[in-house]
Amino acid sequence: MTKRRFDGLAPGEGASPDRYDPVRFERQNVTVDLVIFTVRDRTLKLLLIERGEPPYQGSWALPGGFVRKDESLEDSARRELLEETGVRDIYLEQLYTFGDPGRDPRTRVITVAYFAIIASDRQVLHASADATDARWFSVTGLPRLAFDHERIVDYAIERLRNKLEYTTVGFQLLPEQFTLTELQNVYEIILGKQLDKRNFRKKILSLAIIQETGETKMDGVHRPARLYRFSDAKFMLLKEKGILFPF
Amino acid sequence: MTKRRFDGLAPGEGASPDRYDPVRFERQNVTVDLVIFTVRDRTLKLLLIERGEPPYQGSWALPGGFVRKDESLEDSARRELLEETGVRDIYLEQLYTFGDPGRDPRTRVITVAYFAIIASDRQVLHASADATDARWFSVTGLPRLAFDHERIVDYAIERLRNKLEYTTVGFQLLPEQFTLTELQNVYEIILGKQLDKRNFRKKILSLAIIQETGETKMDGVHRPARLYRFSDAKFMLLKEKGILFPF
DNA sequence: ACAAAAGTGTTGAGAGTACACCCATGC
DNA sequence: GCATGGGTGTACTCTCAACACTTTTGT
Repeated sequence: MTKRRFDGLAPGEGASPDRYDPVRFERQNVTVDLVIFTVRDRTLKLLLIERGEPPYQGSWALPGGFVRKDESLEDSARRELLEETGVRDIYLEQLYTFGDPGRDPRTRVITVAYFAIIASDRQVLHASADATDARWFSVTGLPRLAFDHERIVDYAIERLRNKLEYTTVGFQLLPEQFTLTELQNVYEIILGKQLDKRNFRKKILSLAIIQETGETKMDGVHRPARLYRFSDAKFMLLKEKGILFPF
Repeated sequence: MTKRRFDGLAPGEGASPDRYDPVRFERQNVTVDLVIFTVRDRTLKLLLIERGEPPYQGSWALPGGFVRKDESLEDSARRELLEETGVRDIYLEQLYTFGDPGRDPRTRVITVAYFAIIASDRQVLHASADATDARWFSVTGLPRLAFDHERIVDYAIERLRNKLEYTTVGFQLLPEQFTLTELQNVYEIILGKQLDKRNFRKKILSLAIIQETGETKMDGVHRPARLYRFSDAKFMLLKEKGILFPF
């Protein structure tokens, strides 16, 4: 039976930080990786960057980077997000932590994955601010990804789909004002199936989470659509009645 | 605009592991912490250990320990579980990663929290195999906990409650053979409310996930109860119809 | 007047909820 | 025979699911 130990520190660390056993308790490389979603051209897209160096040189990978010494994990993710996209104050959520030895061929790297959502009107992606290329890819047409990033992406998409059903994450993909058809499109795109217009509207309106703005959206040639916005918070859990499970 | 970087490595690390910038990219202390649940005496309990050293000396804390160099996060959690409880092959799931600087007063420690479930007939806790004391506490009567462990526990309980509704995690708390009343008790204990016996049985049986063993459990004095076991896997997601949301 | 998207109600089916009594056993 | 937990069915309500036509606008 091994001796029980829980310090939150390597042995001896509390007293003198340099005396930890470098073999068994070597500190770890910790990164954050981001799966950044948006909707454009009626498809769900996510942001990838092209790797400039080996390994996986020339492959596409999730944006991310090292967790710095004195920032929280979420701060770290928000910093990376800002660096990659120039966007702040958007929905961000921790996804899962991937730490298999061997997921990076060079050395052991533990990565805390986050997923983020950028509203369709805020994709101000400064096309390639430096050497590496950054692009939006449709989730249905992703290239081969570096490391275990495919697994991370799969997990993120699954989580997004699930959360659509009992939260208002879906709304994060839309501008502040939106039409019910636009909202329905977001749901259809992410769930990958058609929804009934009447049932969808009935359900959303029954939840009393949006309100009319009084304005309409003239797309030019057709009947103008009413614009709505959220009643309360930007993100909420829908207790009690789920949201769109049945669809 | 900061230069974009995603190596999965500290700068220079690939070529020569010692040249990374120790200030911005210092490697991190990474631990796993475990919230280990069981049900006994008609209450939901979890395992805590008493800390022998500062900080929080004498306080209770979640079992856990350092992630070793060449083990995966889950392996790390399973190893700790085995060391603390002597139990293997039980349900274990990654919960969330907590990494606020300052959550450990000594130095920065990132912890990947897991939650585990031990069936009520397997609590072979070798009472204190070493100096530190380990005990089961009812979740309604927890002592003050070390570090941010209260937050971790709260999160674990919330997750357990949620998962009860759309998975068969609840079944993990029971022995291989169990009565419907025992199953219902598990649900009532975790959800913290009474359930209707007829409705509960109707629902569970309609899911066709358990089968009669043909045996009965004689508790001595009353009518013997039929024993059941799972039909298929030990753990499953209940797609389509949720499971017990309505209760 | 016509093309195209916006907007609107009803009905049937199925699941959830509430509710009360008889059964089998040990003492 | 009695105390105790095991075991069973029905009726009401409400949400989900399917389904088609009218309205408003620009051209």
